[in-house]
Amino acid sequence: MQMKTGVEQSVYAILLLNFLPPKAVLSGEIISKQLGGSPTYIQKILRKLVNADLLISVPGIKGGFRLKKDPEDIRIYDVYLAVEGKQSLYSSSGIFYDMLNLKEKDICLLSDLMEEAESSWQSILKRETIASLSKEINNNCPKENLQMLKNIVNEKMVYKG
Amino acid sequence: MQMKTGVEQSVYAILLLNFLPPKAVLSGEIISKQLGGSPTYIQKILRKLVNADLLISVPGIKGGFRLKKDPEDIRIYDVYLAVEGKQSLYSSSGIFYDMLNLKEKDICLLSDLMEEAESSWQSILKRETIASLSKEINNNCPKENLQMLKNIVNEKMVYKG
DNA sequence: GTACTTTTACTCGGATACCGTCTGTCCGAGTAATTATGG
DNA sequence: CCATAATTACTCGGACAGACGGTATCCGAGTAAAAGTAC
Repeated sequence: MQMKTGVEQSVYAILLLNFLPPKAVLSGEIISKQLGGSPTYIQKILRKLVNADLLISVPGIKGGFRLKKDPEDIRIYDVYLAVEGKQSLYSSSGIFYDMLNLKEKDICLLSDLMEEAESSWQSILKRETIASLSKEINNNCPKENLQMLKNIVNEKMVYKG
Repeated sequence: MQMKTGVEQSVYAILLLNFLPPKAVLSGEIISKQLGGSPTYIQKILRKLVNADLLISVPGIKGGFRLKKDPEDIRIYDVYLAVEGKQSLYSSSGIFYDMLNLKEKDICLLSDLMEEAESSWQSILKRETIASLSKEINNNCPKENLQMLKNIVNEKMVYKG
């Protein structure tokens, strides 16, 4: 039971795209180069984010990706959901019913508990957004390193039209 | 990212063993028959619970398993831990450091958040125990079905010595 | 009847096979800006 | 100079290979109660 690395990659990819000025995009290749993972796989992850309406993709030459929403409106939970899907952490296999020969699925002892736990877990991930994480970066990272990354983004981005 | 079915099996196996009178044991085969899973695999799960000090195992003829602790002292989280291990749900692959060229692992943006979320998740699983779940069963299940299960346990259990 | 041996029914833990999922790669298709070409 | 065609550099999404972990099976070893055996 471990979170996919794709979630981590997604969050940082989005944080990277958050550096872009309006209307500019960054190609998947550049993004993957900055993240450091395998390029083709990160492209796949980016497409998931597009399908989840978190990113906009621009095809064709000078194409690439940019945020679709304001960073305040992108919750970390949304990113998780886009990559992991909406299935819950725990899914009962019905042992309880079988063991007690219950006909109706009235109560599921563990399911209720697990759902409460997962809900509690989600609430933390819903609280934080790309904007809040970005702010945290600005406050806690050496300005130098941060500026260096921003410079790369500004150098590699392209405007459409 | 899904919880192992072994966790569910473990919880219900323990709830089953909670019906036993003191000093009595139930063999792995009987337990697996009640749970309905594959016998050999459930034996493996039971051994994990023994290693985690949740169960006591008695080898030899008339051997089997019984609880090692009071049901009040077995938290659902303990069961989870015994089966899933103590690794956290999220583990950073260090993208953040690489991206910003940080030397020291001062802050990990996502790790802190994910740890908080997991901690919140765990607190729910730590709150509930085998005793509390058992109580809930007694309150919410048809007495008939419950008694039928208890009868099977009483029939199949063996005393040592 | 007592001491000893064998049988029996369990647990223990390692080795291994199977299978689904996550990771990673590849390719053809679609798209749009740029460049080349022809008049 | 303008219109059209070819090139280029992207994304899109499906197909597929590889790695890994959870599930499942099997086996020999250890253990202890019960049954059998010898005296």
